[in-house]
Amino acid sequence: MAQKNKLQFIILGLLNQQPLTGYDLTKAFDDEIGEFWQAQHSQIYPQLKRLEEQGYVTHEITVSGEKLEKKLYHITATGRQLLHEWISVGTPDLTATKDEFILKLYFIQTDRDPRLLAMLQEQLTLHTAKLAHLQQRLATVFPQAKAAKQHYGHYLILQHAIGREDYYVNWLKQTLKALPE
Amino acid sequence: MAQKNKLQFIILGLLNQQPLTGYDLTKAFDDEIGEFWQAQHSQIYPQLKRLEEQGYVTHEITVSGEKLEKKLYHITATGRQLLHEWISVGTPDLTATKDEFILKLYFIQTDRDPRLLAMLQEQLTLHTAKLAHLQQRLATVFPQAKAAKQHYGHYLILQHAIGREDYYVNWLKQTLKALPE
DNA sequence: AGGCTCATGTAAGCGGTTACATGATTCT
DNA sequence: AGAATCATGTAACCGCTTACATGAGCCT
Repeated sequence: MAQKNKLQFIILGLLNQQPLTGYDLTKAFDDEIGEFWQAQHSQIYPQLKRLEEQGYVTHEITVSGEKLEKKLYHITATGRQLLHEWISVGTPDLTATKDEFILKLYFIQTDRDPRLLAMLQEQLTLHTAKLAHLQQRLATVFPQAKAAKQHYGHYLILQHAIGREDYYVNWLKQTLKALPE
Repeated sequence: MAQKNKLQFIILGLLNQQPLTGYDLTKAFDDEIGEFWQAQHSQIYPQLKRLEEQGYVTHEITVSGEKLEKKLYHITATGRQLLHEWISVGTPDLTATKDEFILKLYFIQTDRDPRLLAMLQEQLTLHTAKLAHLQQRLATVFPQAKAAKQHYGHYLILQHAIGREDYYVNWLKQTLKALPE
């Protein structure tokens, strides 16, 4: 069902590692976590406010330079508890992957459709690039296999994403090969 | 970016096969197409209205029984053109798969986390069931391989989804096996 | 001085879900 | 007669994106 506000848990999860400002959180969504979840600052700041009202986070004000005030957010004990519960409860809803290319494919009637070749080739290019990007990420984030032990979940999902893209690329190649002449 | 109203194209795609009522379309999202896209009637009826205002569909009223009026929608020539264009233009945005389980995994620090085993096992159960369901679908929708030629896209995406789930299941099994003791 | 980054907010709009609301037809 | 299904709509709300808005600090 619905989207049930996963953003709040991501914020708690990030604050659980270290105190951060709204700006820091926004950057985290551009870099690291942006690989599999997106959020803009216009969504993050109000969410932080709500989390604070509910007692899951607090903030302290730090001043940079002359008068620039930064709100450094900390997770509270109840926040930590909420995060732990979210991870612990079951995750029974498999989110349907809303892949626009797959959607378009559904409306292709025959293997002789003149659009099919270009569509498959475009996706092959895109997914090949994505695969390379993910492999690059794995190499930079976990340069030696040992490091994976400290951020095991992150390692697992990167490795999972690589496997997924690898399958996608192979499926595209195979489908292209099976096309008539 | 964004969601750019894919629903309108799905409706056009379905109406391109045969005239349907809003109710029929709603059912299509419960059955067949529901495998990879969802929509409720509260979204479909207003969308049909908009599509008609824009000239992409028309409707004729048919009466069932004494006085129950059904609006049977037909795609127009310009609607067919819009659909064709949507399929023909590129699909360069790879939608990030927002898998809640994967998200939770990100916050697992070590391979000794006591929650990891149950989480992986739950997903294995769910994805094994999904895989079986998809294989069942393929067998019922395309009982003989010949039929695939008439609905090639549908055949391809079912077969693709099966491969994807198969990978997911294997990844889970492998990850479970690699867990300490 | 100018431009980029840091830093925090609000507003409008869209796509989607859930709930509210009504009535006819068909099947048991 | 009652229940399930057929059939069509509206309203409220939520999550998210895009755009609007403001100002400080840092680097060249």
